[in-house]
Amino acid sequence: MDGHAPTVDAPTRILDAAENLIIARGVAALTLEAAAREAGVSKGGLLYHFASKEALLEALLRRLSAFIAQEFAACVAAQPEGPGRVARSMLEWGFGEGDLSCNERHQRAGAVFLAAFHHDPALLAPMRAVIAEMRAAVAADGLPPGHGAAIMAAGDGLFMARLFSLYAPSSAELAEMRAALSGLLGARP
Amino acid sequence: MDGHAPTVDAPTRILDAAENLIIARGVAALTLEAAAREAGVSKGGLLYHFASKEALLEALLRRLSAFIAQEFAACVAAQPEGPGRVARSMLEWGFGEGDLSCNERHQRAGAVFLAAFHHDPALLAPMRAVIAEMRAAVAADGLPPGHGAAIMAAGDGLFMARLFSLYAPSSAELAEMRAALSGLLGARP
DNA sequence: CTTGAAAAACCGTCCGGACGGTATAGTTAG
DNA sequence: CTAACTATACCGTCCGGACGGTTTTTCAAG
Repeated sequence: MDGHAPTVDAPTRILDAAENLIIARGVAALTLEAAAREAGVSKGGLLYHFASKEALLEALLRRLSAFIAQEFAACVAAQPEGPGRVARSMLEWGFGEGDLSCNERHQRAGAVFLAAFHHDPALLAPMRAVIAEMRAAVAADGLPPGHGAAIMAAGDGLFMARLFSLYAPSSAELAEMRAALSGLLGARP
Repeated sequence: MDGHAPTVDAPTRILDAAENLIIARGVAALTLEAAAREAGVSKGGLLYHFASKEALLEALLRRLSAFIAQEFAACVAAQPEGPGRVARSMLEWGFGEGDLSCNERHQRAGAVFLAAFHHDPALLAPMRAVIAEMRAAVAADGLPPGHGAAIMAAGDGLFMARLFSLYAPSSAELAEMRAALSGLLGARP
């Protein structure tokens, strides 16, 4: 019904373009003009959808945090019930062999995250909310206190290492870390 | 003997001022003019010592990574010898009750880190080198493979959480996490 | 010592360029 | 007629950096 219609609507294309730009050329490269060009839209067109750079970043972060929350929920749902369910899913999520699409998602998440923080740290609010939910879930996971939080922190650390290209553990190393942390899943509170 | 002499030399004052600026008002607030003003120096004076913004950031990062390396070495030296020495010192370092000066140091480290990354990710090279050394030390620590790396990652995650103000674990929670991770120190390879 | 000239340390101003944002006039599809 | 744009021009601001000049320090010769 729309053979000539764009595959996605303009706002989405603009958000995608902004992410791509940050990934490819860094946070500083995200300008309104560049994002518009990358999205195949005029600058005026971009500003029609996002009234300011801040609005663009807000939208970017809203989309990201919604996606993360949903992905995490799905990952938890895929784990068997019982104590440590949430912590197990975090291990899966952060230390999984990582199909490439997952890695790419991490990269996109990092890109948006950094860009938002650079413009105004307050923009991270939605992400903070999602993380607070995760922390609550992990605290009510039926593990001894601290065990889940430690696993979550390790996943965060790995995320940061990737975000800033600090180091890249081999998949063997990843598996070892994961096995080590699995040792924290056994005990009861 | 120096009632009118500066307490520290100008380059150091400028580096300190730059850090303070980032901490107080964010990475975007680090401009040559602002740093010069904060350091009580003219812009020209700043450029005399640091020929470009990049040179300033390089110096900041050089100083930071040297400091981190030294602080970490001291922390390791303070731990009893034996397997897991390095991992134990990382626990101490990242999860310690944190005298305030330590927290302030973390904050400064994060500030410099972010500013450098924002300007050019390649500037993180000295920090990457320090981290690579830490990883090597932790790999030769006499623990089962992965255990030390997991502890290190958890410390990194905590660092990131503080860096972006994602969450602030209470000191009780911190102690619990530390206790949990201590469980990874027991086994032999 | 004194001197005086070079070197180091520093000042203040200016410029080119980029960016965010606004404005405006025109176009196309429904 | 309206929503959804395009194309272009423009403004105010700010930043990095270059530059020329000025003060302070150093140091060897007299």
